[in-house]
Amino acid sequence: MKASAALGCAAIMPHFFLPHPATMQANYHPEAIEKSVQHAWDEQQVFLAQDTSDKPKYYCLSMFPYPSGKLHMGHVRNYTIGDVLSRYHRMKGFNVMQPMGWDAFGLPAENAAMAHNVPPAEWTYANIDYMKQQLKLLGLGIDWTREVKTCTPEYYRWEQWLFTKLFNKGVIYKRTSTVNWDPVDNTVLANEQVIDGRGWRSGALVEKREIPMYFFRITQYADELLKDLDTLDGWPEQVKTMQANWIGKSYGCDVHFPYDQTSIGTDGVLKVYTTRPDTLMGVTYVAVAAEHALATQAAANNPALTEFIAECKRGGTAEADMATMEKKGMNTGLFVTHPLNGEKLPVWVANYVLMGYGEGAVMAVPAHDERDFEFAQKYNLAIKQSINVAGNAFSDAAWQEWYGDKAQGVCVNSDKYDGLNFQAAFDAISADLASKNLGAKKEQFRLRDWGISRQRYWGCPIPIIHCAKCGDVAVPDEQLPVILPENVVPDGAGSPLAKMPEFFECKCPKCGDDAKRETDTMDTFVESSWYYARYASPQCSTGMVDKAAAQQWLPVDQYIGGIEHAILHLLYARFFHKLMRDEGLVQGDEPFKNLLTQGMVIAPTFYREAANGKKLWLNPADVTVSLDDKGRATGAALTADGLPVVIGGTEKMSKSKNNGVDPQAIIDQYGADTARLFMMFAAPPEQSLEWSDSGVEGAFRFLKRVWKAAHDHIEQGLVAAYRAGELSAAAQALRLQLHQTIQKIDDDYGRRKTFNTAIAAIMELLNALAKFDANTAVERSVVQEVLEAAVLLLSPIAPHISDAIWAELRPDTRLHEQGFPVVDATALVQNEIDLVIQVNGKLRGSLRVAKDTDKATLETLALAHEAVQKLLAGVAAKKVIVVPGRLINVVM
RNA sequence: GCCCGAGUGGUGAAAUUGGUAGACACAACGGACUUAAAAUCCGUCGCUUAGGUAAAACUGGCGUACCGGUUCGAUUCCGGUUUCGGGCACCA
Repeated sequence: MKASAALGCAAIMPHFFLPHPATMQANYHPEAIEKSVQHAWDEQQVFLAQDTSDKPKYYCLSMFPYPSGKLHMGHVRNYTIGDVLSRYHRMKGFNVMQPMGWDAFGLPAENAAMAHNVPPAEWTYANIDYMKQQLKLLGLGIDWTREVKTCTPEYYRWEQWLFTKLFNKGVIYKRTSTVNWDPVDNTVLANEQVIDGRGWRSGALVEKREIPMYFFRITQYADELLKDLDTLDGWPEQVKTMQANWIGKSYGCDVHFPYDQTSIGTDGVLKVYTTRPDTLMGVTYVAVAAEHALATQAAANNPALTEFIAECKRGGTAEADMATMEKKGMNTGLFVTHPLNGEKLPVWVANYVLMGYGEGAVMAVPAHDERDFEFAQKYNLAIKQSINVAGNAFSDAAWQEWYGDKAQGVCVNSDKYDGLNFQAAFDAISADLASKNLGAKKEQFRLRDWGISRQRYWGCPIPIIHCAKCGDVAVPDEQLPVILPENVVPDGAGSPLAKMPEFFECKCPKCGDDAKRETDTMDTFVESSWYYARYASPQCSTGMVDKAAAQQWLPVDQYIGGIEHAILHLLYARFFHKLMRDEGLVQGDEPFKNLLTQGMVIAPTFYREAANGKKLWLNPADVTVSLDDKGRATGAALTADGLPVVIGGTEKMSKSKNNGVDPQAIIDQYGADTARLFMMFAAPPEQSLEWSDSGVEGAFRFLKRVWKAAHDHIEQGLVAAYRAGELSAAAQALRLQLHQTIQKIDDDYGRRKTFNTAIAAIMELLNALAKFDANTAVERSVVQEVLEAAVLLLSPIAPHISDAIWAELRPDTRLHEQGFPVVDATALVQNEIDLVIQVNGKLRGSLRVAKDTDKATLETLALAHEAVQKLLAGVAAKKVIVVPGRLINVVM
């Protein structure tokens, strides 16, 4: 009573005594609020991350954007999620670092350069300026002093430095690899630039070509990359599964097939790797890649085979294309011999065997491999059963599931191995191969070494000098960085750097003779593999990272980015962390403690086909879609000319498909808080989301309601928030809901990371507040308590409006200095609860009982319930199941 | 083709550990306020060729992509199918 009396006193103070500087605006004006709040944040440097602090650190990182031109909704989603988590942790007492930067090298800059005749550097820096201003409008709590741009020499010099260290160590090596070659433009094409087997600009049929490239020996770390997945408790299972499958550790056997002297004419063995050595006795042929030495030899006097090999070399290198194309082959006329029984086996050239994978040759067991089965049927090759599953009859007429089953199968038609199961046959056959020196057990990975050479201009130069005498020499530290000239416009026909003597002419660092600088640049995945570490000390001029700063900030506590990066980027970054660890630069084995994979924001795509077959992608904003009465699209037309366009798939927003939606219009019309709130309310973060702006209005309406609720309260005069005292039932119920909401939202932000449900709970709380009539001083203090908490709960998502309302509710304090609301346990106490009554699992009624009612009483009450009696109709219940706190199910 | 996900009202979604399907919103419809409109506020809102009623209320039945299984009870677990999305190593 004492407290409420004091509050009552405050409440009846005349309005002009209150320490309230100005009357609160009656209406919500986001543009003015957001501008002034952002200005205050900047002035007070609220989001500067402290390198030294008593508080625990929280490093919250969102995947940095490629500066494509404008933000799209995927960015808004990604960065709002990061900002919500950052602000929540700040309120929870953490020293938060939320940095931002630019993944600034890449192919789109070269395309834009060619289209607009402007150097990639100029285009990129202009995009960065524009997008940075857009990010600032969103009100993200970013420490901009740590901004990093990967295309600056200050950044990429350290990448070059690490390259030279790893090259000298042997972790980077050179060999040839297959690329897409455009024979008209005389240039290497990215997979994305190969459309239906043709070059995107020239329209020429693409060919495979072997060129020298530098590789990171990531396979040396394969085992560790696989094993350490088990330590990543904060990663989604889905991502860990994908990475494990990608690394693809297999237990198998190398098998050597000795050459048949008569047909091949020389000594030698054909090497293959198999995970099914138990089927070795069922091998009926071997298949080699078009580039394999045996294929070349056989083609020498065989024009048909020469033509077939040329055909195999046509088309791109993408695995999806290889896997879905029609399987074709041709006999070489050459033979190898079976390593165990000496049988002659024909050697075929097949388009599905790739030179770059393993040995460029495979053994074929048509009876027990579906792909081999189809191939053998097509070319009338022998199908020899060597495995049987009891109770089944083998027939070479059609493939059956069990043919490939290694769990139940045992060897048949396999001489001395007959009757052995998979493991026994595996062991016996590999032992016999080893004793003949024709093979051995081997663990192998699906993961291949990472080729990083790109024959492109807008990337980090590879710091290698080619000397006729000394070979490949790493550029010495004192000559780093190798600076990329920035005033170049590429023409799409080969690498510009290779045409610039002023760039490539140099002296050998070892012998001083004239030498040639490498003109390839690095894969842009290299830059994005270590930026997270650079943020700890972004201006460090003495090394890749300042070791103390890296130790202070790493690992990243929360990483947030699109699910499309689940494999490549995240695997390369994990690999780089281990490389840097082994150089003594960072500690720990993994860079990202917790990972949140954001679902794609997808949108429909529209295009028109030009006469030459090229697709011109049209932005959804410029297209009008006609719908039937069930809301299905029946057609689409360009709004400008009314002529039809083709409807493509619904895909992730991207520059290349021109289906990105710029958030600017929403920010301009409703403000950043509405844009953020709407994006977070639309779906949980991990779910993919088809973009639609219906509902933006509703998000804005909610913020207006919050503003009005605060305004109406403040108009009546401020009071201190409720502490203790007697309450009406309605006020008690409101406080119960408030503290349940605090508890729920704490869990939603902290553990579940579902912001849509947090918003729904705040909406419900405000709906309850709207229905609550505050008549007494104590009741008004409860309203003050609810409003203060609601604004704090909302602030990670809609920080500007929250900041502004807070300043009205608590005039002498600032919202960004407040902690997260604390649950009052006494408000949560309930004496009675509602239980559901089911009969046979179907809802039939409910029961309000004292909280601690025992099980036997509950059973009796349930059986006595009117609806239950009616259904039982005098028959005794078979069973009664009581789920404490939830329900009672009567089984009859 | 292979690997990983997802599918719930007209729409976005919720149901957190197997326990009340559709919270919270959007759209739509009806009403209040207004000279009018906007804004705001209130109400209705899964399907039903089942019963019930003048109309409602109400009482059933069905319903979480599809087929099957486990369970007292399945949106949730298991097997299969299907559609959509992500990745497949040079888009980032």
